[in-house]
Amino acid sequence: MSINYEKELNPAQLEAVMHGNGPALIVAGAGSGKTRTLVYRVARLVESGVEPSSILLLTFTRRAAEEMLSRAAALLDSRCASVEGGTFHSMANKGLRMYGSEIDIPPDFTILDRADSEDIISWARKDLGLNRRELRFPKKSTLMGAFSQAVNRREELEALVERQSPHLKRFLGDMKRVRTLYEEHKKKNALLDYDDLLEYFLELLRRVEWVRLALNTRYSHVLVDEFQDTNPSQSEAVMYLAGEAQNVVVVGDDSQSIYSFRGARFKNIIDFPLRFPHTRIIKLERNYRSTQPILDAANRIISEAKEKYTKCLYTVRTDGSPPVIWSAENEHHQSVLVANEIEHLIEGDYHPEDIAVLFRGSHHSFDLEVELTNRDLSFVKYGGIKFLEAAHIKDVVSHLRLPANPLDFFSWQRVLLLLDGVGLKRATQAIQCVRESGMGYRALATMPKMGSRPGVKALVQLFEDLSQIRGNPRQQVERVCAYYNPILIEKYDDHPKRARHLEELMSLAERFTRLSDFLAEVTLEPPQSDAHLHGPGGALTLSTIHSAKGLEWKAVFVIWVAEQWFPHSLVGEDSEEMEEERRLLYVAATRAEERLYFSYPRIWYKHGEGLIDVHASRFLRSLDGGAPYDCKRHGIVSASKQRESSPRHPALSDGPGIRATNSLTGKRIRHRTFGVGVVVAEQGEDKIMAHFDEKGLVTLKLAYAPIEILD
DNA sequence: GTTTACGCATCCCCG
DNA sequence: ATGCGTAAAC
Repeated sequence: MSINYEKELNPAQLEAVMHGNGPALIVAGAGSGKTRTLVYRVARLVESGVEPSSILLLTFTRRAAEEMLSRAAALLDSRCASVEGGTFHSMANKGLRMYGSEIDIPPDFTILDRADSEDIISWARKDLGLNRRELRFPKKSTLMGAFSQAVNRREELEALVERQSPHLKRFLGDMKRVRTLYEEHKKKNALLDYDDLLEYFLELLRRVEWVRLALNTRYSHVLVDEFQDTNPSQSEAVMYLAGEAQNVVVVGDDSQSIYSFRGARFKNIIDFPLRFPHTRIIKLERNYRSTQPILDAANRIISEAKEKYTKCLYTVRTDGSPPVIWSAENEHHQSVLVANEIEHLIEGDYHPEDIAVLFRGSHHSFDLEVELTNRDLSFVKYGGIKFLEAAHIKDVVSHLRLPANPLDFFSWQRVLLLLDGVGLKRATQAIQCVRESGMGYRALATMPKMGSRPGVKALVQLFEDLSQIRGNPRQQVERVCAYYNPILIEKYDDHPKRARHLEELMSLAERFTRLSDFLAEVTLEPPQSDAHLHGPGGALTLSTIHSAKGLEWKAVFVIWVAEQWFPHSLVGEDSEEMEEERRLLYVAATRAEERLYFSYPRIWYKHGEGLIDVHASRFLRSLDGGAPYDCKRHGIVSASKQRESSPRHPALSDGPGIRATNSLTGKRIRHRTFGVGVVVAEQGEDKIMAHFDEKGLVTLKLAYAPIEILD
């Protein structure tokens, strides 16, 4: 069976797929069939005789790689499944386990997640006596953020602080001391954080020629997805991996760069042709995902971006309804509007799986989650709290980490503090003792005040058993869980739920052959602790925009599109971050195939300040702003709901969905002083929200307002 | 001297 | 819901 490339791909895609050897940059707009192109290219390479295992596909998530490779396998044959695929971090992890000793990295290092790193920083902060309240020394998360950004952007801490947080300048000296302690601790305990993985991997490629050549021989073709989200080290690593042959194809879209907060540099796309002078540049501009009205809105959002690769998306799907903007009374009303419309869509020909609600921050969906639950609408939430961040998971993982890396101080601490009668002091002593004795965990049994405790005996037995277990890592996880279960029950009231998480951890471990692979994977790509609610039916998706990247749905709701929320209040005017906020909304908008809704509440209860006014996001202004508001011309419609609050159990007879019965919404009005405007929403019986070009959004009381209705 | 229990603040996006 | 600081209990 051979693939009919000409028939199944458009000319630009075909060019990208058929591109021979040498570097290529594919600038792929949202929904332009980027994944399809990569899938076909993998298939094409394999079909033309390239050994599958010598193709390297670097993606943003492991799932993305798996999905592409299984699609390629379905397209051509099972050989495609043996293509090497994964994230930069997993690549770096493998490389360092194998060759790290060349640059003095111990092969059994433990990978720190963000929380682990922050624990160490918190300890360092205390150790230096910087945690006094009146000192107002930066929090551990702020510190970690600064350290990480400095590494990712290859900047001195000094320059970074100067540039983006001058108010921290007075702490700079102490920040450096904390950082030094942090670095030393990692060295002593054989720990690598996320940044270290990339940095040391790069160092390995840079410094050790034979390793570089070995990898070049191993991987004859390199494909990189989401290139706009690579940081300088990743971009440089790509150069080394490409080697002399330079068979490297990168795919990206500068307009969808949304990870600069962790050091991504979308200009890597622009620099790529400079790094590889003979780069062939291919633009994918035809959009297959969205209808024209949605694409118009998205283009409008991004058109005000300060800097971008010029490309213009077009589609043939000229039909479809225009995006909708809802101005809701308050947060709950927003949830009601969204839930109503979701029910309406599901009663139509939409499946729950076709629908997503997207938002800026993971907690923005709490109220909606309650509303959906009340209505028995199932949903899956992505981008919330990670599996690994839950305390009970961390407890179990800490036990699992120790056999491979007994130097890991904080894992020891975590494990020991769980024991009855053991606090910070005794735990520290014990760790010291374990280190110095040279006999590992066995030293615990010999310690006075420790060895005789039943808890300690059980712990020693646990490590004894773990060292005996061969084969599937699931058995080791099971063993730890058996040990941990009494602690779990004692420690948490909601232990049944947490026990289920542990079950998940066990079945996750089953896929791996080595415990260390499992642990690395769980740290690098923590599985989502999915919130499956209510029964068998399909579930709609709730997701942060970041987690929604690369995905698509027929109907997409974006909630909390309000100033202070989106863009976030901490983002400075005219800053790089503001540009990123704009791109983020662009990413959200371009997830939609057929229907797109933006919403925000007008009032919010802020702790300490009471009710505060909330305004539509500035990014929405680029949608309905400009001279005379014309729904047809701008392809934007504003709508409202007359139902003010949701009944606890929505009556079916009431019927959900948009109803515009005797509604003023959408009608044009003339105001004596504000001029011509459009009714955006109705508040109760006697008030309306209207938008005027001069004035923006205004609330008017029908009884008094000097207005006339025009149409 | 240590551990533990309790109350209080806080929370954007993430490999 | 976790993470810290302080005060009571072992």
